[in-house]
Amino acid sequence: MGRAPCCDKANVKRGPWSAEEDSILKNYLEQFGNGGNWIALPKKAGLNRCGKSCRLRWLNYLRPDIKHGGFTKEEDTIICNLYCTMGSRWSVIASQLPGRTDNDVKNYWNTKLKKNVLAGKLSDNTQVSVSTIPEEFGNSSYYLSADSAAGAFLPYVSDINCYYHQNHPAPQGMIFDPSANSNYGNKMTSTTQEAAAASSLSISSSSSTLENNYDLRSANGNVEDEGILLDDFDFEYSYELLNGFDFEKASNEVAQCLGG
DNA sequence: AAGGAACACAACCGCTATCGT
DNA sequence: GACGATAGCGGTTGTGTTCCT
Repeated sequence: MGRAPCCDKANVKRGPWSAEEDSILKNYLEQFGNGGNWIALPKKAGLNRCGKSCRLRWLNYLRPDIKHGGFTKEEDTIICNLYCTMGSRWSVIASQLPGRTDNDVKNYWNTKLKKNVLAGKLSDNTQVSVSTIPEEFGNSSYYLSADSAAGAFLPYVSDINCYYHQNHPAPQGMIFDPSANSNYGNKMTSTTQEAAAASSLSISSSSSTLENNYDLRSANGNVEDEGILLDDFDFEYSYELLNGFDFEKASNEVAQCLGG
């Protein structure tokens, strides 16, 4: 037996919210809060809407601290950086942008920012180049390399993927394996055995001269995360590795790189 | 001016995580 | 620990608006 639906979809209103519905929901939430139960809220508030829909409407539109539209260059930079760092973790990215929602950031990326990036233009004064992955890596994905003398932060992007340039200091708790035979960070290593072990990867001792580094690649050369094989260079940090990541520092770094 | 294409953003869907029992 | 209910998340779709021919 499947899970019971959160509401009777046939009997609740769907589609765009009216000003009246917005007003009812806003007034109710400002007066009573959601009571820890969105599912029960519409009935209490007198709305013929699904609880999920109410929650989304409040979080993405009605909340008083929401900013709409008009993303700044600083925000662009942060989004690009974090997206390159962790992929489409929209809620995490949005949490670094006061007043922005995950939905906002996601829409903004998908409709504007992504196109700018792929067109080789991150901002008015920052050019990026798009090239194919070096043949040695054997796929047709793309990477972006910021053409910056500062070279402080070089995101690798294959639509949703990212690698740090090996010459760039990796996020806290991460280093690059200098034995990597490329200019690009094709190996991400952890400074702690625990972190590597926690990622459930096939761990082999690093051939680098650095101690306590563990290659996060599996035996077949593919990068894996949490035991899930990721195609080609698809890569995500494990949660354990992300825990030590300093978002603010990284944002500042990419801002520096982009000439900000 | 009309119609189609492109764009922007709101909303929905389905899945996983989390929490309480 | 198992199970069900709910919250939260990310991908996708729907719809209104603007732009272009």
